[in-house]
Amino acid sequence: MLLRHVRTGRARSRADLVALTGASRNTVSARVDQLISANLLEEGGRGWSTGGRPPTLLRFNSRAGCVLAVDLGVTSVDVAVTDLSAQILGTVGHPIDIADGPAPVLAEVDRLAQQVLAEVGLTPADVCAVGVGVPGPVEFSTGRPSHPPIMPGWHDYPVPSAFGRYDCPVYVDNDVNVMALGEMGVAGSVQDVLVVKVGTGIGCGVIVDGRVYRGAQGSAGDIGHIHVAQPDGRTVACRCGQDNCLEAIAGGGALLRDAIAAGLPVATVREVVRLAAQGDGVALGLVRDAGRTIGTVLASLVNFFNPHRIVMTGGVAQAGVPLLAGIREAVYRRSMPLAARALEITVSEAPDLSGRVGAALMAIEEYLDEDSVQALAR
Amino acid sequence: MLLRHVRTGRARSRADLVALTGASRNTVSARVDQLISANLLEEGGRGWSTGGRPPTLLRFNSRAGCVLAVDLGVTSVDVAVTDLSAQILGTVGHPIDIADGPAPVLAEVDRLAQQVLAEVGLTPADVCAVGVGVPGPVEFSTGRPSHPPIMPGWHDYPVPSAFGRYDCPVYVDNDVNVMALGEMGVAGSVQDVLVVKVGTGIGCGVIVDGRVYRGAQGSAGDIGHIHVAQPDGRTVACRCGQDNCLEAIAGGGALLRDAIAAGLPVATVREVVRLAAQGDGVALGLVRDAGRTIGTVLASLVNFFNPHRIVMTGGVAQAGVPLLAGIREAVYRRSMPLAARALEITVSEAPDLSGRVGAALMAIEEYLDEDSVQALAR
DNA sequence: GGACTAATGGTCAGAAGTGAGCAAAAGTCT
DNA sequence: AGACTTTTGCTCACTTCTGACCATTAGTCC
Repeated sequence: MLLRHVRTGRARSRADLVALTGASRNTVSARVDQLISANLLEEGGRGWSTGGRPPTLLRFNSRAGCVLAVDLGVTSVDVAVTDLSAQILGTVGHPIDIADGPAPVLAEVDRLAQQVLAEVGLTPADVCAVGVGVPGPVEFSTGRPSHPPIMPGWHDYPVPSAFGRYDCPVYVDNDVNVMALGEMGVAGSVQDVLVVKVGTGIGCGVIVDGRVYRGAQGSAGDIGHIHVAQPDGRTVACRCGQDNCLEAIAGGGALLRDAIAAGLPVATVREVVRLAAQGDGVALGLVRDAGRTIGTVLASLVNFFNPHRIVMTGGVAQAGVPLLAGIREAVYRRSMPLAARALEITVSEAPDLSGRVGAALMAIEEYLDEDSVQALAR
Repeated sequence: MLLRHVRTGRARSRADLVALTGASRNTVSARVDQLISANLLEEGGRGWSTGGRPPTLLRFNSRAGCVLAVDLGVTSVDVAVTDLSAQILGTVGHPIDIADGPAPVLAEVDRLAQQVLAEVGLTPADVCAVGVGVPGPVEFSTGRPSHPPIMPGWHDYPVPSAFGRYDCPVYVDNDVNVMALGEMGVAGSVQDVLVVKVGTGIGCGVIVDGRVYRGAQGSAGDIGHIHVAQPDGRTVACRCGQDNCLEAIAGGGALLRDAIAAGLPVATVREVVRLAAQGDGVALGLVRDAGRTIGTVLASLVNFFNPHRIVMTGGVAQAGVPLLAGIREAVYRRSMPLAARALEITVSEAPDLSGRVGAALMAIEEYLDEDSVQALAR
């Protein structure tokens, strides 16, 4: 509990901790000593005086261990080793096909993990926790995917079992939830945030009060299949079987399809995004249109959810400004002024990293809440 | 804390409390004794044995005090006195015009409150807390309305000051949030619920984990002005200045307007609802259409929020089955099966009471969390 | 009736946190 | 240099909660 305050930067000294927790100086002092002797905290010199004795600064010892972060995508997987502040020490990626099923894919993950660990000079015994993001719904408590539509063969597969090599807890969650944690950053602010991932599909991580909101069946944030009316009455079929789903109109797949139809020389979404970034008029128009469509949906969600912030991430979000422009245009036009006025809409600063960082953060947070660590500090 | 478990029915004996709180028998026993001597709990005979000595049942003593519940509407106000289980002991209503401003309206409320108190044989000194629901946004911590669109003259008025006669805390909140509490019931389940009020306007109370969710600016649940595409391309102006807001198309005002346009002999929404209840074909059609329109919006919210339950309330909700039919049709057609399958959509059992019950519950919950009561139990 | 079981009460030593008080350290301000 | 302030460490009496143990009560099961 004290650890959390220091890690998130809310407290930098014992005195801060006393003020924050309301506990007595006595208790705080004792606990801090325990944490220091358990090597989870360090003293870090003196701070700036405010008229009296300057505080002894406390620092979270992020070198006290490392975690394995796995960002499993549909066509590729990224594995990273980070310290306990989610700083990436080493990382490696590899193309895969998620449809090959859990056994071969996770064997590849295992190989990559050993490779990265070796690169940064660590051994499996140094790993304190493993965090995995997968592109589909997951029963968080068991780490088993639950009827994932784009991960055939993965239903109910015990993903944690693939990390038996590491004698530590393994946490598995939906990639969008994981990314949402990554976008929150280690700052751990207690805000209500939407993290919208626009990749091939469209998903949304929902943060209520700084924590992931999952809903009744754990499917909250599934905005990719919200029905969108087309102004021209056009009907677009979605892979889910319905018509006019958001992601069928404004997702990465749709963007690529429309780009090809418009005669652009592209074969992947990434190329469309690159063209837009280079200022190609047609690509810009397509991206902006996608932004507008996404914006109409987000406008409704802003009215309903009244978030502090919306962060865009995923491959298409790398298009940046033109996408944002379309989204902002639609949101500010159609949301209630009270909710829209203070709303920040931004693009992730490192959309390609947030999966790994988020997986690491999830692992770190859960690990540090573990009873075993609590006991270590005694 | 123990009180909450007993009140919500999660614990019925000391043994239950030990299991629920994880505290030692010793501690629980002492605390329970304190609560009994503070008259907040009662022993209530023996329970059903499960092989050994049967438990001594504990009951929350709902007669330990009473609360004042005020449901302030646009055209009427209802005042009730309830016990600490939100059971209504006496109630009275009166037509008002909220636009008359706070002073005359609250004077009337004060008069009504004294009248009800006298009827049930209680005095102002017996009142432990006051709960007020108002039809507009409220800064909860101060009890002041915040730029309410349909309460001219109420902005920043300190509503609690009108209850100086009662030497107790006064809690003021948006009527939809209050109703949402009422619909949750005293059961206090930790679920994610949407309570949708369809009256003249349309609003939505959002319950996350059994508690009211308010969002960044406190305007969460403001779904009345979500933009809805009209299939025929028609444009309907809303009082908010935008076009095609949900409540401009499917709210009570819209329903009345359309009913008159269709030639029905009605002058109020209530009459349209009554006609529909009597089986009038045209009225039924209008209500069902409104349900469908509301359903399309709720379908999006179901995908996003994945609630356990949706409860419909407010004047139009009294139409019951035809409204529900329209909503269910749209929701089940357009929401993801995983989220929709387990979703319950119901109509409030007593839409006209939930405002008062909710206001009472809000007052009770906040009051029992007060430090003064905690101290009383010492 | 007798064995067993579950719920409760009471006692007591020990662990943990609280609050107050005192002292020392290391700055700022005059 | 001396007064003052803030941070930290340490002690000590006091309170609260815990866990263990034993006893009592009031049921069920055989």
